[in-house]
Amino acid sequence: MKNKQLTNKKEILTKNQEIVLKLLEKSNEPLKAYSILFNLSEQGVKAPLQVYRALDRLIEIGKVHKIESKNAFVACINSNCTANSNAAFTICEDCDAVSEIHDNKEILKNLNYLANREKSKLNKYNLELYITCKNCLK
Amino acid sequence: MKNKQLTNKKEILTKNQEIVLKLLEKSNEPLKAYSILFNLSEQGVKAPLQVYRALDRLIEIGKVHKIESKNAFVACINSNCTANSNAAFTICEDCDAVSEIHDNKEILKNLNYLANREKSKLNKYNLELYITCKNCLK
DNA sequence: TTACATATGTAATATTATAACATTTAATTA
DNA sequence: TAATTAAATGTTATAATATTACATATGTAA
Repeated sequence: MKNKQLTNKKEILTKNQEIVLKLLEKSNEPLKAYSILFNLSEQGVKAPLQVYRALDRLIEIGKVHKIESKNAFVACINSNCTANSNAAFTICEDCDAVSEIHDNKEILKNLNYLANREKSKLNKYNLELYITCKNCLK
Repeated sequence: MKNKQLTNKKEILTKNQEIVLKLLEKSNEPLKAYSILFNLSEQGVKAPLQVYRALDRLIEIGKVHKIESKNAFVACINSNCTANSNAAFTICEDCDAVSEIHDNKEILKNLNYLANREKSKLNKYNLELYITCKNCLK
């Protein structure tokens, strides 16, 4: 019972959560909160809080990540991302393109090792790789 | 000649840079920009810009790191940190303690591998490990 | 000295995010 | 079903973080 409710909580999105997520999913770049706000003003999203509340929830359930160094948000591309999940991104310093790294088992192993070495427990991580991307290297 | 100047630029700090760095060095936790501002008001630092400009420069030369997820700043503990250097931290989710990871050759190797795999070049990285620390685990 | 780059000071303002509280909607259960 | 509670929403105001723009000063090189 408790479990069922929890599952629902994760899967059933409210109206605001739904439209914020849809917008992020169709965007090909990270969006800032106020840019989301302006984009969605015609759909009834009128105040920052509506956006921030939706984002908080979406991040909590693992559907969205925040790119901390940019104060911007992206939809998670990893369908099996778990709640409060780990996030790893590359960010091109030239063209600003951001992509999520999905094959990060090796990273996780290393980071767990680092945490364990200090006798602490790794809960989650945020990794931002500033790169020059393939296209910009040419 | 060019080199010498560059070296000087890295080593000779201006008054504001100096006092901001001193403050960060004696703090045992990351400080926020406005907290630095209030702390230094008696030393003639009166406007946010003075703090932000000093921080920018200190970050540029590798003396300070920004904890992106906290909008807070710490002095680099790694004496041989190079300009625009890589940063890796653990952040305890219970007690907020932050420490810099310094032995991160292994991480760097992995991250370089990830970047190279996409045919892109790694310039720097920001890694924030959210942990429960040794003390808080008890 | 003149010219130039770098650093500073200051005021104003832009951007990002949250607090507080009233209202509505949804879920639970008596 | 109606009553009760929890969760989500709407709205206003404001806090916290960061930058623009411009005037002035200081240091460095020609």
